[in-house]
Amino acid sequence: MAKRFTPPHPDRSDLNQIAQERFGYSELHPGQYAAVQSILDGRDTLVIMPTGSGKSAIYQIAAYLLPGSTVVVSPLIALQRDQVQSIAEQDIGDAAVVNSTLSPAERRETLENLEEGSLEFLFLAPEQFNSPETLDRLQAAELSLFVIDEAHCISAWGHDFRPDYLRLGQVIEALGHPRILALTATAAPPVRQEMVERLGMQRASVIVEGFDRPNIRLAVERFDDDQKAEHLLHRVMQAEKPGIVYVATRKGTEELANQLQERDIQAHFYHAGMKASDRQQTEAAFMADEIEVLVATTAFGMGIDKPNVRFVFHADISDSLDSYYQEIGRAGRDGEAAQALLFYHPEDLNLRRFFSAGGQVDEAQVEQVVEVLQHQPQAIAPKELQAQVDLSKSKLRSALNHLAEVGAIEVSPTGDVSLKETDHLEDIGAAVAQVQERYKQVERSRLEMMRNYAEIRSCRREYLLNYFGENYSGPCGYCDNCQAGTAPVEPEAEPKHQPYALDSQVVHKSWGEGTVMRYEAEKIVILFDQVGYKTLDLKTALLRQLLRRKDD
DNA sequence: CGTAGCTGTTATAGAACAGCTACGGTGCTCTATT
Repeated sequence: MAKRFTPPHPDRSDLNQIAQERFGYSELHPGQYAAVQSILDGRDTLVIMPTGSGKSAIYQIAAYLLPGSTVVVSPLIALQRDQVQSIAEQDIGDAAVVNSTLSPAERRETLENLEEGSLEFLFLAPEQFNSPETLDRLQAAELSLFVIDEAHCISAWGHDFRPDYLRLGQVIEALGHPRILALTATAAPPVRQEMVERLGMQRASVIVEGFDRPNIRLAVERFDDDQKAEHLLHRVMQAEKPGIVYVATRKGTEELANQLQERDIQAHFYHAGMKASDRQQTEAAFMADEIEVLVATTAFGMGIDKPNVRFVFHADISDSLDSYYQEIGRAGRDGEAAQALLFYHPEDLNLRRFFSAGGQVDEAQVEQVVEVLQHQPQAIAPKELQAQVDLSKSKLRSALNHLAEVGAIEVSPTGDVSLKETDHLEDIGAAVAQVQERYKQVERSRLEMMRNYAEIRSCRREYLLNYFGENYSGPCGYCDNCQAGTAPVEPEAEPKHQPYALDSQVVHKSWGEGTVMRYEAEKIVILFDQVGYKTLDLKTALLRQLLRRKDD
């Protein structure tokens, strides 16, 4: 595509003009403007902005102004299609996808077009970089911008579900480090840090738009017996529709949808075990207001931007506040009142604990992998490796992830693995066990933060926003605790002296290094590298000299 | 960690129960058949 002449440093009115005339967008808001500007300044950029606030406009405008093509990593084939279609509706260059739905001929043609420079945008999933041929083609193309959409997938999925997300940094280096633009709607500070590190962002600029969604009413109902199901049904029937109910299991979604249908509610279930065509149909029906209540697992929601969702209920607790906020953020996009209600039964935490421990491998399994790798003359693809070990695909994946984490193996950008030169092979099993234990601890502590949210008596909005690094003090007056009067009317006095600065590094006697996340009343919350989030009583910590500043 | 579902026991007919096992969430891709 021929580039229009643009001044090397377009100012705000230049960019607005381009956005309006070229893209048909209304004026850019400050976050969008700052993000485009940051990319044009040559900085790797991480943007955290609510869905529906025009994240696509950022990469589209930047791509238009930069010479060369843009690669967009997107987690779902359905999202890739949507984005290509939305670009096709504007006149801003050709866009195409590369994924498993293409025939070899179509695939070759698309990559050739990119190489010749006739393609402005290429959309693909991270797994595509496993193909050496694809990577070669991309290396031959002139790429100026590398976009990671839904970038929170790096930390949410990279560790045990889609490990190719963890290798994107190497892919970017192999491509000569085009400018990086990572986009997501939700990311707490530690997740942001992980994205910056894993992607290898240079001179990273992090642009965060406000997290607060004041029209969403936050509330929790707690059940210590088996009354939960009945109350949930009752609440769903009463609630203004349409709405979403998140349920932990597939079977659970089907049961609840049936019960609602028996009560004359237009309800339907949604989960990843359904046929693709049924999933599409159900989603379309919900979007078209033909379904009043969608009962879904976490499979539902990414890329969904439906304005009039009036409630998001959680029949079971989420695995983290990151997931929870992502999910309730699908309510009230139109700015009208909406409810986020969590049905909290402490025993539900167990299922989440089980999931977050996922993919555990024992020392013998790790040693088996190392053994096979020792006899390989050169780097080997995980698929070939699997034929030689007695491990399931997911176990092998975990083993390789952990081995990479402890630095025992070398992983190429296309995912081939080889053993690094090392003289203490016999300790690897134990080292992996340690990494695994650490990861489990951190995941557990994220769940603990979720549990705290469910159990606090103070302002829930304050707790949630603080978790995401926003400086907000309640009462918000609009959550269940504020309205019930259990939250103090005056903002809870933060301790007068904060002996350790927010965001600074500290060292704990037994938990090692960590970052000070916040102060609440007489307590200090620290995110430890090894064991995750911990809340300490400040007086005790000082009295027993449990903490010291890292630099002291 | 908890639950659903199966098997076997008991004891001679049908049912009740203990004990064991498998399963529980997110998606890409590739391959072998229709």
